Amino acid sequence: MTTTDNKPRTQLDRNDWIEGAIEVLAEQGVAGLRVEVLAKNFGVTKGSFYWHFKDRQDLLDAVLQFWKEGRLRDIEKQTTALPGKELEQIHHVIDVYSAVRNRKGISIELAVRDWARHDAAVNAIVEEVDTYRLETTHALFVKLGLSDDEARARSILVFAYVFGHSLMAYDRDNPKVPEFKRWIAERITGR
Amino acid sequence: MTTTDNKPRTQLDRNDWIEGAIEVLAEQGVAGLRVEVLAKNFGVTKGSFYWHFKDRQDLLDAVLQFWKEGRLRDIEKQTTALPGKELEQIHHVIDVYSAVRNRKGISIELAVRDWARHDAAVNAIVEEVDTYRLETTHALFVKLGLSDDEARARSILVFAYVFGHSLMAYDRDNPKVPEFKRWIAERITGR
DNA sequence: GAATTTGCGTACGGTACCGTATGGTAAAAG
DNA sequence: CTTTTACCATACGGTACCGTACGCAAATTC
Repeated sequence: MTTTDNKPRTQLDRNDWIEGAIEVLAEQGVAGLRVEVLAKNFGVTKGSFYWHFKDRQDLLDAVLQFWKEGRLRDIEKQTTALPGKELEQIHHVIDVYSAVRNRKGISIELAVRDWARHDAAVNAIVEEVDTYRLETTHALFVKLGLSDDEARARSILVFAYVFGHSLMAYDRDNPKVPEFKRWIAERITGR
Repeated sequence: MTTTDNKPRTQLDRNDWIEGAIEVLAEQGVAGLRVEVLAKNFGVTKGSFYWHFKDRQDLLDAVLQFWKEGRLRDIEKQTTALPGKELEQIHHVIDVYSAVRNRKGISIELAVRDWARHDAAVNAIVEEVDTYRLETTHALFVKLGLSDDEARARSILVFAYVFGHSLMAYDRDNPKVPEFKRWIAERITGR
């Protein structure tokens, strides 16, 4: 629901706006991030918005920053493996990113990436995040005994696959899909 | 350049508009497909546009149809292998979709997919195209002697990888990237 | 409890669009 | 040569935004 939330009518701060913006970002992409629309979602006018933000770009910057920091924290969490559990951890990463749950997370990921295609500054941030993703996953593969190059190639494959998978439109309700996903994950991580 | 093309001043027909629209689609996504902007690109006014199209949606439908038919033709071309050359053909497919040339084709692909995320009708078309892609690639893998299930899983991996790869932001100028790509292609197609 | 400060509403001007109505012009048909 | 018809320009009303100016009330400070 993007309708007016009738919360206890508290004051809004910068963070509330950012989080509200991320909701819209997930559902509609950057193009849907309109000042007056967001205000309506909160049940206020844009007078409020321009108190907390200089202009629309100020919000976009904040959203991007918020996204980046959240991602970096999350990546660290998802890729920190107990010694000896590196393989399981990689499978966990693949699973999280291609899961049907976590629809919202995937939506945000795709929305930001599309945003990045039309904005160099956004692209730079995405590049930072992707680089970090590749590095941490690379480290896991290395701990599993793979060469530096092979670990690097596999890391690229991991994320290209998971992002690409959420981009494809095919029959996801096919009962064999989970089996295919398991096969693919094995193919990516196995010897 | 999206500036005014000073062509010999011929008349425009529906197809010209569609092709012009696809140019803009590649560069800016659906959001950039504005009637008055397209008209300016052609050096005419929207009076011309509304002669050839009922409204903006009419153009969008036409663009989508055009894209779909072009894709179906192209997929057939790219996946029709000479007997015994199936493996090479699959490598060719992977290569084409993840190539640095063909930037425009990839841009269109991503733009349409983002469009599909916000429009069910578009998503249905993309699903048709993707299904066809999966089927033809599946057939190639089967001819190589793989089981039905494995051929299906690998086909999904092929396209998830290529689309995902063009979605990632990492150092593409790294001299080892071609080597990584070759490794990955081998991993996807190899035994 | 008067004076600020904080947070938001209201009202406005400006831009970038969409779609329509209507008129003009050059090419094709008669 | 006249008359369509195809194609485009002009002009307009309407919508959805952005950003600013200013007013006003509640909360905070003095």
